[in-house]
Amino acid sequence: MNQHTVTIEDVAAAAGVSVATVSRALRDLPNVAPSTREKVRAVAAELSYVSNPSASRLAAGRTGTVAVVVPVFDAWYFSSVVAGIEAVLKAVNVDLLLYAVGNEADRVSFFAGRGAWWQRSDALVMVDVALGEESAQRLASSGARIVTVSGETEHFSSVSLDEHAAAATATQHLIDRGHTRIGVLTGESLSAGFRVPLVRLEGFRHALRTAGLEVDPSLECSGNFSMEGGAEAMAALLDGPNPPTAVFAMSDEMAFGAIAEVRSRGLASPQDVAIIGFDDHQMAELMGLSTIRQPVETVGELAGKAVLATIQKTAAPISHQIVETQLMVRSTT
Amino acid sequence: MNQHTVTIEDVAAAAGVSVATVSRALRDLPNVAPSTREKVRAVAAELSYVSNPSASRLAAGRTGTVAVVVPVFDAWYFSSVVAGIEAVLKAVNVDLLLYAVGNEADRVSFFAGRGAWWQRSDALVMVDVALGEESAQRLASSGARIVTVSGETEHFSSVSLDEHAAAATATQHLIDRGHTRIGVLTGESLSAGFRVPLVRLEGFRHALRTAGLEVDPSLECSGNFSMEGGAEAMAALLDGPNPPTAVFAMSDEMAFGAIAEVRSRGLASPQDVAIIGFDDHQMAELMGLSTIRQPVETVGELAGKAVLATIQKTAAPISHQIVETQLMVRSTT
DNA sequence: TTGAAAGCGCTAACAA
DNA sequence: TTGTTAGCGCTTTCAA
Repeated sequence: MNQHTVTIEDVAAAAGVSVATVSRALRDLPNVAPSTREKVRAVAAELSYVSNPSASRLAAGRTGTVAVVVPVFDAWYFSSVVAGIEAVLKAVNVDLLLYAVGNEADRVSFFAGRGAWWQRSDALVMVDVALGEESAQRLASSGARIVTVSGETEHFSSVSLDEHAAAATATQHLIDRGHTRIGVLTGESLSAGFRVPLVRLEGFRHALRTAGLEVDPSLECSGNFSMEGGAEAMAALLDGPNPPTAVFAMSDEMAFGAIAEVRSRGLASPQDVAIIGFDDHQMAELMGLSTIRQPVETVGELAGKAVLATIQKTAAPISHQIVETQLMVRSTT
Repeated sequence: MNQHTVTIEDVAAAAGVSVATVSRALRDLPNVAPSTREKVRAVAAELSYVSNPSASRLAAGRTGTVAVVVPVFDAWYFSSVVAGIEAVLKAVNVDLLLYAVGNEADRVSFFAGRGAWWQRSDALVMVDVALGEESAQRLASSGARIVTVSGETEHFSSVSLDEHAAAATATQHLIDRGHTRIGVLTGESLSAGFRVPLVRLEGFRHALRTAGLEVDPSLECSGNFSMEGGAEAMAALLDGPNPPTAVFAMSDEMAFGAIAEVRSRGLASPQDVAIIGFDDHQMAELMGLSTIRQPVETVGELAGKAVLATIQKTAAPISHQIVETQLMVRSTT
């Protein structure tokens, strides 16, 4: 990618104007005579001029780029959210830098110092990545522009859902179906320190207590948010001394694993074990899985708009948006 | 993200050396006295110095960034490949810019001029995005560094699989099971002009002919590479005058849709209709779907390494890597 | 081994 | 409305 590159000076010379005028004309800034703007545009097109982003970033102090950090990328939820963000960024020609911080080492090095995205992007969207209070404070006071998805802090705008209520709704649905021994497939967070699984667990327990049911720790089993983990956790629950008649899986993928495990034992849902998931994964409908729908594309879209607000306005107010979830009753309950 | 930023000059001053020395010391270049290097490192750490990427890019003419373009990323295959690429780039601290060119307009504007990634990245990975011969030639001669996944050209390194053979293998498997009326769920490419679906179709037909079976266009139906499309295409086939007893779906997601359609009619696989997919999607095993496994993470990894080669070496030779596919026989056949 | 200095290509005062 | 010019922060010859 070398070749002789045509610069703003070449355009200026060819158009018979100064580089400043070329810069203004091409960026649609005011105070350029229409005829001049036209001529500059024509010459630029003729020469296939493309402004050098590194130079303009250095001079302007802006990158026109947003960084997005996720725990992993090859999971339905995350790639969907990123897709939503990308769509809104593309519309305003902002680039998207992607970082995955799957393990603790990645996470630490990503946030070390001012953060790996520092100066490479104007702002950061953190999707389901934990941000401790101290770090949040430090970043906020160092002027970082951040939007968090599912991880509200007082320092930055956020997009999230009412995890507690959603988990309670799922659990209540099982209770409404007459179940009294209800298990839960939990998971350590994909991102250390991330609280969502805990909040969902609290919502689950809360619903049980509210219904006068006992909270039995032996009915809580980690499925690690994966299909395999869900199958194993389901197996553990079914092999227990007093197996549940219904199970709430904190993710659809775990629920899929659970369904597979149930079927492999010649049992059926909901007859032998009712199952409800969380997400409304692309395949949930096909599997007939009852679940809590969360509008992933909307989450991405709102996060994208929020992050644009942080870089476009001066001092955009911090906003905390809550998206609605919806109980989807299908055939597994 | 303003605040006063510490620059290389601050470090130089504090360490009592020149900026050139700081630059060398921090980038591990030779010809720096060990003691000097140590001191510079210490001072830089003390000051929390981070070099400004825009400035270094401008000066060095390299971006340390790779762009990846996919048709969409909220699809299992693409997010998996991107994850594979990301992993190898992260290991060498190269940033990843992500672009989706889902529709023709995006595609055109992305490739207009020297391409949107021009000067924002050192090289580009194109995953399942069509690149016409003329464009390829133009880009190659303009010095673009590109790696294609599933879209071999003579101009750039590529990673792909033998689509023709893989499709034939899937079809042959159905033939081996004794089927003689075999349908296929095809799809327009997600990326206009992309030939993979056509090549798979040819492989399918080739297998039929080789087995002495007739090629019946009425048994070829587009499912658009989506679950819904797969279900609809399957319905169309089953409602035809002479329905197939087996079906090859060009993607697992279409196969899932087909399975759902079959089940919804009270039919079963493989008894009433055998189904084989293509991908070995995360959920294929759970669904008991026979399929052609393609090693997505490996594809991403190879593509990542290939693209690094294009920017690290001077004149890395063009390589065309073929990854192996594998027939996974499960319960739908 | 180290430093001086000339850019890299652009933006944004400020002047005209 | 347009031009002049001083940087933006770094890399990289070339000299010392």
